[in-house]
Amino acid sequence: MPSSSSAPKRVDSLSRHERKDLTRRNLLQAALHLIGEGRSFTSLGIREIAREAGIVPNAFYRHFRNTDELGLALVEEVGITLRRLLREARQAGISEGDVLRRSVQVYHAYVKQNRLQFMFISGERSGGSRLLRLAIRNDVNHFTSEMAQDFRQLGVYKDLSTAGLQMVCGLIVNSMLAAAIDILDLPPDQPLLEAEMSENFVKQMRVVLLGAAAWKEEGRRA
Amino acid sequence: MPSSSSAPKRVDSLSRHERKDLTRRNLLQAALHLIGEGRSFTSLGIREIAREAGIVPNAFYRHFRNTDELGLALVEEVGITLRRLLREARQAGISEGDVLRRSVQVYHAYVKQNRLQFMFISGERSGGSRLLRLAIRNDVNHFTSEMAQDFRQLGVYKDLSTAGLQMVCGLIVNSMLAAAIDILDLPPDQPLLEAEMSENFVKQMRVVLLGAAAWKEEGRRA
DNA sequence: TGTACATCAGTGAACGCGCGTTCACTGATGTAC
DNA sequence: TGTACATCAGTGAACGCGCGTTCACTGATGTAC
Repeated sequence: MPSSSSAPKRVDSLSRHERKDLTRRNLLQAALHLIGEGRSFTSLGIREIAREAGIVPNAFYRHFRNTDELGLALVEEVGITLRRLLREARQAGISEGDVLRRSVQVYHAYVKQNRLQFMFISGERSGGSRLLRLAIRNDVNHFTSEMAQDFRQLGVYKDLSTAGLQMVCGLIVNSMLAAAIDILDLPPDQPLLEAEMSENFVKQMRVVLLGAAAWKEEGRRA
Repeated sequence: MPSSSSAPKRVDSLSRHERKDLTRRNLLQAALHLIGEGRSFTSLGIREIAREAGIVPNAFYRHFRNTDELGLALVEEVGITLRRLLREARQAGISEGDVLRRSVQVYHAYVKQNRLQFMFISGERSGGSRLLRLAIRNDVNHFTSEMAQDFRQLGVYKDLSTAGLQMVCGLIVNSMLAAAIDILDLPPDQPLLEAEMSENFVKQMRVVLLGAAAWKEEGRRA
């Protein structure tokens, strides 16, 4: 029920550009949806994705040259998601109490909330096309660097060099991605297993952070 | 030049069983070879593998019901490789000096030496079929447990509980696999980059081990 | 040891199917006058 | 504002191709007597 004459977006009175963009987003969504059904992105075909998006196969070419190009668009989306994650973690971090545990909770929730995107990067980070692999690695590296900057700004681990912080954050990010795979492969609605996994992850992060604190001495020795 | 009448294996006077086994090994090799050419295992087809192995497509069925079954056979091979790795690392560990650095060197050499197997597990650990993924995770878990046992027998980290050791080893194994991906994606014959990567990995492991040592106090606190 | 038969790894041909890609098209939306 | 033309997202049909799988087969190897 369109109430005013200002034409809210709900009606299909969209411009050609807007319509095209909508279809494009449908294609991206379709690919993610198929990934959610257990398919690996690498094995998806143009016809399959187009079918899922509700368009005729060759219309795919109006948006992407091939599936790899669509994959790169997905990677870009993931990049945005990761940046948002850091922002949220930062906000969660400013309050008092057990910062680490709270950060892990934020992360855990984030993975579940963006399930398909994480399934996508988990699968393609070391899987299919080299192009995608490198693009994902790039995103992950950016994420690592931003995390290192955050650490720096928080003023923790003041004795670590920038390279040292980067190294430690690399360790953390690797563990985060490994944890994501575990979370994603868990049968749904198993809160006990999930909590156990989370707890284990917290412990691992604790070990890393303790190690980073102890590292100072190593740094001096070198 | 067969010297004695004891018929050395080189001639093609093999039993039917031996011949079949040889073809089977050829199929496994063929799959690995295709992986080495940048293909992901998930995307390999029966015809493709059979062609590479030099047999007619349908002869594939004499050995495996489908590609997943062949994949499981590959996972089994990988399991053996990993067990051998631990044995070698153990032997390298008994001598004096920087045990960690030496272990990393052994690992690094091992990854390069068993390149295709590591490419296979890297790609499928979080990629394609759920069946394979779980089989690989199983192998990796075994590896982690064995490593924890080794730590126990070495008498290091005496204050850690079994679960704690397992947790720390999980962290280590995750990092090892992440490092393997990096090593494998490196352009060949870049010794400088390779050494840098190795060095970074050593540092990360140092952080973990320092953290594990510091963890004792945490354990008491809990 | 010799013979007759069973086994079975690998062959060759055929099938139906979904794939990626091309082509000429349609008709609604956008633009220029 | 109205008209005439251009643009272009999506259509429908067609193509050649490699795929997985089936079938009846061949002929060397293995086995029983």
